[in-house]
Amino acid sequence: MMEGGRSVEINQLVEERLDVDDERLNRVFSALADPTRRDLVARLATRDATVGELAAPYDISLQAVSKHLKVLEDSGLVTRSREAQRRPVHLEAEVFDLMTKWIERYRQEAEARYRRLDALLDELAEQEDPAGQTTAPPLRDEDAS
Amino acid sequence: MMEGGRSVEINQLVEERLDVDDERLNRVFSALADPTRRDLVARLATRDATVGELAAPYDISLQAVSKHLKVLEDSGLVTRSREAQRRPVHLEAEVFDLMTKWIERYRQEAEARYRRLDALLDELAEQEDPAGQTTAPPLRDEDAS
DNA sequence: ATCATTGTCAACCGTCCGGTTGAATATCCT
DNA sequence: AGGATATTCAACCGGACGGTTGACAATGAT
Repeated sequence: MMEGGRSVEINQLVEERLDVDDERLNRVFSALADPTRRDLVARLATRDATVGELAAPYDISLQAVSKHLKVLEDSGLVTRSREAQRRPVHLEAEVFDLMTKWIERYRQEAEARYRRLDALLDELAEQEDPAGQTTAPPLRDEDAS
Repeated sequence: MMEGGRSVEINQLVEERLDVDDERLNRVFSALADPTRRDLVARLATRDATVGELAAPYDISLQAVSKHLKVLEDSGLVTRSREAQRRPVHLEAEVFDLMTKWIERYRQEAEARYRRLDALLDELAEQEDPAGQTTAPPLRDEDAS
């Protein structure tokens, strides 16, 4: 099917793009897996801040916070400008979309499945138990919850 | 302010609840930080499956997949029933909500901030530069972007 | 009873991760 | 030039993580 060479190229491109997204998802999810980094993001949502300001509330070293910010930056959740010696940190809201899209996709698939299952069960109940009597159900052992 | 003892209790309860959510977020985010586990979730979105079925496509050991499923189970993303020797795995879509709620909260805060900034810039541009001439802006050094 | 099937448990290994401390860099101030 | 401020770089440490292999447990089939 199709002319070969071209479709291979396309497949490579598609795979590459998926890998890129995969890598970004790896980084974003694992960036937010740390409570300190989630707190940094939360605080950056209301205003930009310098490393020193961000580090103040925590009782870990400033260097540790700097590392956390590096992780957030590599994940794309945050960017840094330059202002004298300071390097103000800025939250990039767009990256959230990558995650929410991934999450929503599979959540919706799963929910659609549950709705189908519910519909099926309703249908069975109606056609085999229309009055509500307790007849032996036509289920094998393995189907019990 | 307030009667003391009671508010301390309440604060403890609130803190505890936040800690619990925090712990769950840690687990859910780090569960999804691994590409194999994300793939497992993706496949479970369409149908339940056994460990063996789930492990087949990957070239890692069955035990490794079993471990991955344990992580997903501990995060609450997945539950397991029992069916003879098999232990079918089932995706629990509700847990996604915890993540999406967290994400959406800060994304929206950040976006609201950008909108306010845009509005402010528009306002400044209008009142100080109505015809388009380039006057010196009333900004101190630190306010430069 | 025995055997096959399905999955988990346990111990081990190399790598990554979050933290530390100490030195280096960059910029401002005087 | 010299010092103060803000941040990063580099080396190190202990613990968690993803993977392996080998033994064990539970259930179904003969």
